[in-house]
Amino acid sequence: METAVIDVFVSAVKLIGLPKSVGEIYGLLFSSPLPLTLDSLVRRLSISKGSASQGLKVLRSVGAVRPVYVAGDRRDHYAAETELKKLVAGFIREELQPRLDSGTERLSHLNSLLASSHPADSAFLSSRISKLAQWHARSKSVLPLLTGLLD
Amino acid sequence: METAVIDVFVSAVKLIGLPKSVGEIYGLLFSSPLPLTLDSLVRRLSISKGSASQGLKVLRSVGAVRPVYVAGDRRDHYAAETELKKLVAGFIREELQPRLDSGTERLSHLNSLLASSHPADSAFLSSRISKLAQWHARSKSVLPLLTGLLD
DNA sequence: CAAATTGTTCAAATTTTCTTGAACTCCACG
DNA sequence: CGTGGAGTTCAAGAAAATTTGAACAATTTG
Repeated sequence: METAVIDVFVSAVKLIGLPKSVGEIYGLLFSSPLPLTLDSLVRRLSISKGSASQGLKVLRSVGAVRPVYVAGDRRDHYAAETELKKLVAGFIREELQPRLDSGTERLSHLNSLLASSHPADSAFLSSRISKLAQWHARSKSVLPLLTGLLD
Repeated sequence: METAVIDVFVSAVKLIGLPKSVGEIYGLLFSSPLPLTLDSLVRRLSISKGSASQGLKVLRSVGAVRPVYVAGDRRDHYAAETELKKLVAGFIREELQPRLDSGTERLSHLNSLLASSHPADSAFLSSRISKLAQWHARSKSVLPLLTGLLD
């Protein structure tokens, strides 16, 4: 059962370009009624402490996982965040937006290169760069709308 | 210049989980005023014929590339499709929808496993599977809306 | 129809990405 | 302070994905 759920998340995270271990960790937390510590993840998934640590880091950064305080235990306990809207928003914020932002710089770099290109292709290239800029602007405005469509 | 444009597309396709060569091919076609043949791609990008063939296959399947007839030449010529809406729609249709569809089967499999699970965890697992089903339904309805937001 | 040209396929090689594990940092506790 | 537990980091190894290239199929041409 648990394994089948984990499998679902492994496929899902691979789809969005994150490592398998991230899917395993999230899948196990999602299947677990109680918050789990790093070392239960290590034991129950048979992954290394390093993987678990790095996987949790990613999951924390996108807000897919929430630290839970447990009295009398020094270790961090984690629970899966299950609000789809939060997950998507976090993924967009941490993984997608940064790329769009670096795209802005790239576009201005392209425009500067345009100045020093053969006049022959210049008109065509210029039109293609406008097209790129248009795509970029559209993406920037649409991405944030996405979270609104959920939940 | 061309190289810089190609670079943009290489990053973009890697983001959506397609191989670099697909980005190179699309980037070159996008930068080219004339449609290109498979062997010009091979020569200009220094990639193998196999890569070019497979890359074009993917690009054709998502509709990112359009065959162009050229009189007196037996070879296929390809031009980049530059309508963002078409590209996104094609990607969703070919790469994303199939996954959501297989998700439907997976969910019913999970429900069948639920029957044979320990009654103790049953209530919790059942709620989590409902959550998954809810996500699934939401995704199915939202994905197609996406293309509407573009163009 | 034989030869040449175009494109595809797929196993092996390469490259890229992920995982591991050992060394390290940081605290809490005695 | 010094010891031990918890978590992080990162270089090296393992695994996965991509690319290559050679064999093949299909089609056109002389």
